[in-house]
Amino acid sequence: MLKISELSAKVGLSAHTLRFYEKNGLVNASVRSESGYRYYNDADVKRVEFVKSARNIGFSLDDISTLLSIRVDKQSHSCQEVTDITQNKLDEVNSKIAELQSMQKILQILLDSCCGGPENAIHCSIMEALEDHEIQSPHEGVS
Amino acid sequence: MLKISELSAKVGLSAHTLRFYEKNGLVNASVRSESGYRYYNDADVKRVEFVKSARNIGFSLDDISTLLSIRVDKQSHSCQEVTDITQNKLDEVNSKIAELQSMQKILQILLDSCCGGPENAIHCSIMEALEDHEIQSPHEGVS
DNA sequence: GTTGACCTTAGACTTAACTCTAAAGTTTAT
DNA sequence: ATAAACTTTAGAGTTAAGTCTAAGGTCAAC
Repeated sequence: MLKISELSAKVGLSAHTLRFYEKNGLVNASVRSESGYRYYNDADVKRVEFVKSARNIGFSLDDISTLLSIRVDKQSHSCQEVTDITQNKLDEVNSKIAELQSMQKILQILLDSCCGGPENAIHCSIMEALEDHEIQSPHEGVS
Repeated sequence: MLKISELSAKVGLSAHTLRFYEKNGLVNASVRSESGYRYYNDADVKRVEFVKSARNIGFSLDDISTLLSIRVDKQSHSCQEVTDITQNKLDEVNSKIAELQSMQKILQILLDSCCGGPENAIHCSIMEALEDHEIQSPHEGVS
């Protein structure tokens, strides 16, 4: 059984974060000492590691809550529920990538167009591009 | 001279946002009526449009403050100052893209590995991947 | 038997860029 | 002259995922 700082060292999440996860219903210590200290058993550690893996992929804590509830009763849940969550996350990631790529493209064009030297900025083509109405908002409706 | 709601309609930013920008030193109405109403002249409108263009590319309000201060005295600033800001933004965008692409890759692998059907999740390969320690955190030190 | 390291809680703070509210004053249209 | 529509301000709320603090209790070592 691990105390919170031991678990923290083992999984690489701060004790604060572990308590925060508990407050949000993700992981709790299955044992408390008389004085209230948290003690984590092997199953608790596995659960924390599951949360950490899911965080590393980019799942939100909300997603992870759902994944955890599937995890504790896999019998009653389908693969489709799991792929739905995963697909939604992938869609979100893809649209963020698209948005960033459109910024990337414009930034690169701006950089290519400007001398970038010690000349004063009176004829700076980046400033000109920002002043003229050349720049449209990338896909506003995507969230 | 435009009132705030007219400017709002013209540039597509809410009156709230325009006041917020003013509070943060980005744009203010160069004229106030006796009763305190904001009135924006052509130069103000241009400035707001500049801010909007810069926002659309993804510059932070902090970056935009700097760009605006260059804009009002281009004589005293160099193209290099402008390209530095732009290059920093591009670097940031590129590293976010890289991070998202590494998530994307893993999510795609997970989706490809799972049947996604109505079967129960006892042998779900996505759940298994999250339970085993297959998933590493993407570049933690990149910010 | 006391120092120092650890643990507890509730709750405030952080970031960025808004977004909204309340309470009051102003302008416009009829 | 009055109702509707607009404006003002200060300040609170939003989001996500922590991060930190204060004030106190506990445990291990010497």
